[in-house]
Amino acid sequence: MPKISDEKRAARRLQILEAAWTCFQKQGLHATPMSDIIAASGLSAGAVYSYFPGKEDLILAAVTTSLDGLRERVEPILAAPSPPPPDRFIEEIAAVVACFTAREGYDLRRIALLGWSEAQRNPHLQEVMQGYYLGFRARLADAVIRWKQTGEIASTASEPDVAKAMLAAILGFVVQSALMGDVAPQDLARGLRDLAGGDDAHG
Amino acid sequence: MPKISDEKRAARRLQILEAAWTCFQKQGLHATPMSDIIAASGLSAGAVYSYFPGKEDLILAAVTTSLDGLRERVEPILAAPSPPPPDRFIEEIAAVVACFTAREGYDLRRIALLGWSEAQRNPHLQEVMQGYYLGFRARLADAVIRWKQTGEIASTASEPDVAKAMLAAILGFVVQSALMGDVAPQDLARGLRDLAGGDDAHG
Amino acid sequence: MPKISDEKRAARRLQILEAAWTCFQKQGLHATPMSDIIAASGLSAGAVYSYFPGKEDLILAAVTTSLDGLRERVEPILAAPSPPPPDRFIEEIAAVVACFTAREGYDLRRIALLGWSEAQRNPHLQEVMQGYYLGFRARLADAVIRWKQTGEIASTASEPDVAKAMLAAILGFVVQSALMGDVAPQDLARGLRDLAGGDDAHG
Amino acid sequence: MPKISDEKRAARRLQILEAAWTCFQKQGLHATPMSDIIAASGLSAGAVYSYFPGKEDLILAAVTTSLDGLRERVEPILAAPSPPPPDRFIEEIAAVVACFTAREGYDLRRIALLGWSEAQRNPHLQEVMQGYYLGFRARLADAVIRWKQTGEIASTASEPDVAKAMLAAILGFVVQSALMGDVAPQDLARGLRDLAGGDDAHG
DNA sequence: GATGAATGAGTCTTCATTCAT
DNA sequence: AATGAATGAAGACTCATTCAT
Repeated sequence: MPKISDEKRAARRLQILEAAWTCFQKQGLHATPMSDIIAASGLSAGAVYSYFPGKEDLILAAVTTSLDGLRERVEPILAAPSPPPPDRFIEEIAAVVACFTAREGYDLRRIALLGWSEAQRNPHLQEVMQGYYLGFRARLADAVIRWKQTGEIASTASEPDVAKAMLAAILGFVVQSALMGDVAPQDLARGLRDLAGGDDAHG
Repeated sequence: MPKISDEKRAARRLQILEAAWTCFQKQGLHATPMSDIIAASGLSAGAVYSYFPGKEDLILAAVTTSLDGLRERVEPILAAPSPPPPDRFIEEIAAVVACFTAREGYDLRRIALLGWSEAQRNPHLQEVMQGYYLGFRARLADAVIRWKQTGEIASTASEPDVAKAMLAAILGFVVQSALMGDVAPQDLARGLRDLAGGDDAHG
Repeated sequence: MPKISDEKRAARRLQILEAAWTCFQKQGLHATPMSDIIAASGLSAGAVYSYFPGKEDLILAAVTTSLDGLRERVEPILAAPSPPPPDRFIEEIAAVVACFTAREGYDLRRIALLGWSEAQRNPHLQEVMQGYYLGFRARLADAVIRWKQTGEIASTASEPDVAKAMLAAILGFVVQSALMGDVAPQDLARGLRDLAGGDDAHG
Repeated sequence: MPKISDEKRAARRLQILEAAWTCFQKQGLHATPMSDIIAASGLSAGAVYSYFPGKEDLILAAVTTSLDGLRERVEPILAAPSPPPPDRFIEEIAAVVACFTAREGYDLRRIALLGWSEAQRNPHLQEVMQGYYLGFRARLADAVIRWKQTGEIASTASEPDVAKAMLAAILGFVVQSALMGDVAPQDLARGLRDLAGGDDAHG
């Protein structure tokens, strides 16, 4: 087998990553033995280790790749020139997060929860995650600016704080839907709208 | 007939639990060896095993005890006859969560993150957690009812949805402050208030 | 099993060391799997690892302990106030080295050969060995001084060089007897005597 | 019908052997992975395995080839019709051994040490080595006969024993210079001469 | 003929748990 | 009741070798 093509390599990598996602989700990051991932990948131990130097690397890759996948999906929403009102906006993001479950055995929300735990013992992952969420908040803050311009949000509002609140709502949605399974994106949007609206807020 | 009094037993149990919290927080649940917890507790292996039949039990106890501790602290806020407006209310809860960090080496938010991960592979813990958060949401829904009565929230609002949104905000605060460390309870409250407020909402 | 006594600990250590010696001798240092040593020791893997942190440490201990054992045995010969003539002296040392084989499954000479190989990839062992042989040569040089005084050796002789030659003879005896098995201490002594003696050297 | 000429094959073989020597010397025989040798050789795994059926064979070849190389170099000295006096003779042999180091990354003395260790677990290698050193001793005994004839050595001397002593000195020189690095061929010759010489031996 | 990716048995090591003292 | 040494199954990872391309 002389020099495998780059696509083939990438495909194999993904094959392993998918096996890892499935296993990690069911058993957790450190409670999953490599042998399970190896078996699920359909490859040999040696092959898996030739793509990922060790378990820690595989964990890191599994989490960061998920993060990247999400970013890719959320990007179009964040980049929209004229974003929908805040509650719709958050609903759309929540919907994308929830849809990421599609692939059998892979639920982004569950991976996210695992990743947050792992970030507490892996400084590198923590750094990556902080960068990721910082970037996310910056994009949200951009949206806030546009809402200010359209009067959707008070011009006196603090962009960073609104971004933090929005991110909180999204992350909280992830936790709640992963753990309870009874929260729809619409529920979140509706609740958020009603939460701050007084008696006649949306008469 | 135990030579050791019940108080002594309870103190020992807490001693072990505290050692576990400290270790778990630094290294994660499954990446922490029992030997570390045993060493940190200052007791012998046998002693630890006489209080907790196995590691899984210790994990379960560490997480659920945290949950109980939090419930105890949040209860007074939830039970207040006339709750402050929603944003203040959430701020107060967030503040309690954040304060729980006080004890050296113990941060409720970090334990929470670990617990969520664990709930995905431990059906019993998942059940406990679902019950816990379901209860929490019910208490939040109660507050919504009271706000409806005072006109603080539209009478058409869906109580369960608002409760979900509030819980999302709180859990998202937990994630964000554990991971990023740059979110204050006030930031969340302010952001939440501004998020739903139109141009002249709080003129 | 509360706190084992120091003697017991030392005995266990020796038990493992003896198992290691036997295995190493038969199969070499790195070609011997730990499982063989563990089995030969009659203990469990965990027990062995509680006495020696890793294979490298066990190798180091096996070699250096041998060295120490030899030193102990050779010491009386080196320390003799009036040493026998050089050839007798070397013969006595060689005899001690050869006798060290006594214990079943343990041959100092073979361990020595293994140790020399290992010293080439283990800087720490190399250092230890250099110190050991440097000390040995110093003791031999002391003997040379005494022989000079008794006229057994020319007063113009270089002590360090004679010590080097003596050590060479001894080490070469080790190699040859370990590899060929057909060299007796007396052979060495006789050969050495005759080697430098001219036609009428010992008429 | 091989596309590759015999010279090319021989060159390849040597290329692999040199890579092996370099690696073995640095890391030892069994602690060196084939992958290191393959990488150092600049060839592919398959190519290396087409020249040597397995690691054991490569080890065997690396050691015996060294032995052959040495024999070739020592031969002229042993074959000299009128050998120099014993101490000079040994010095010359030691010098040849020491010079063999010349090639970067290849030191005969270190390879010898490794080979001796290996001979203890590889009966075939042991046989080869015994044959080699037996032959060496026979050649040395020849020299003794000639010295007897010139009166350089007592006629009563035992040829085999003197040969053993000479080989011991040479092998001991190998050990000492490989391990300590502070022994010159001249030191050995001088020490050996003085060792057996009484008060007025070299007046 | 050559390549180097893949294999998988074999290694070292850990660690939850037990139980003799 | 408490101790902590011992257990050994399970885990992560390596590496000599093969063989599809």
